[in-house]
Amino acid sequence: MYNIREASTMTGFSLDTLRYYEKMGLIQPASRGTGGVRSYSDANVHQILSIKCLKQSGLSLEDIKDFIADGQCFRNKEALDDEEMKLIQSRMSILAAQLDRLEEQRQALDQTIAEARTKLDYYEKLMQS
Amino acid sequence: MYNIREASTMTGFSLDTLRYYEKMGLIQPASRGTGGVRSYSDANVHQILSIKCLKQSGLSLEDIKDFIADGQCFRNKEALDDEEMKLIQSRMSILAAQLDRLEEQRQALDQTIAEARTKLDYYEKLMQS
DNA sequence: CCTTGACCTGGAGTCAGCTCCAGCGTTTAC
DNA sequence: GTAAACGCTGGAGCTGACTCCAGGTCAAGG
Repeated sequence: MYNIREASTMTGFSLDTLRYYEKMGLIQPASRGTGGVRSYSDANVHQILSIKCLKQSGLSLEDIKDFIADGQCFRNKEALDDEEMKLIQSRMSILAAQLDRLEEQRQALDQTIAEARTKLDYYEKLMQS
Repeated sequence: MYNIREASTMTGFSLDTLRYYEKMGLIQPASRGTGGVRSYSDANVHQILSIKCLKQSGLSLEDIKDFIADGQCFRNKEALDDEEMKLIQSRMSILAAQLDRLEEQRQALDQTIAEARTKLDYYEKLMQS
């Protein structure tokens, strides 16, 4: 278990940002000690790192919230009832939409990287001559 | 030549956004008519579309400004003087830094896309059974 | 001429995502 | 038992990127 300062140095987010993400519903520290002191588990830290990756790929906090919602709610079940079916379908359409956007973004990113390389090459040649 | 409304529909940016980008120094419409009416050339529209691509790959307006600075300032020259050398070197280091960030971002993005696919597959299997 | 519609400007407002701060509660060290 | 160090909370403040608006200019149509 880690305190917020340790979690901060392990993940690279500031104390304030960790608290802010919690308020926004992205993280739930494993527990609270006396005086309400936050305590982060390894799983917590892992999740925060995964949030960092999602952020770095350009998702908004809302998108991240949608993205990480779930994961283990439906395991170990023989059958699903109607409610669960609907829930899963709505999650699937959200995920599918996100995936589309991410793939578009990747195309743009590839193009941008290629252009940056071209520019750099151009400058390099310019300097050599 | 296109007016701002045409430029807007051609590029997908709002009128206000186009004017805002101009104020931020990203675009210079080819000319102004009577009453200061903006007039965009094909080259302008092309550049705006390229800005759109840069935006979509996650660059800030400042980064975009750095990215598109230049391009034709040093063509057709036999030799470069000291000033120009320094300018090019500073541009190269900015571009190189951006390239690094972009490549990191692409790693994150690939990972995110892979995770999204995994999640979708998982849900799909869940629904089939 | 006068109205209508498209454009202009400067400035205010909005939203996301932090960041900072005052004031308060523990715990720890002297 | 008290001061320093750390954490907590609620709320204010800030930046980037728009978005909206009031008030003005100009061109064309009736």
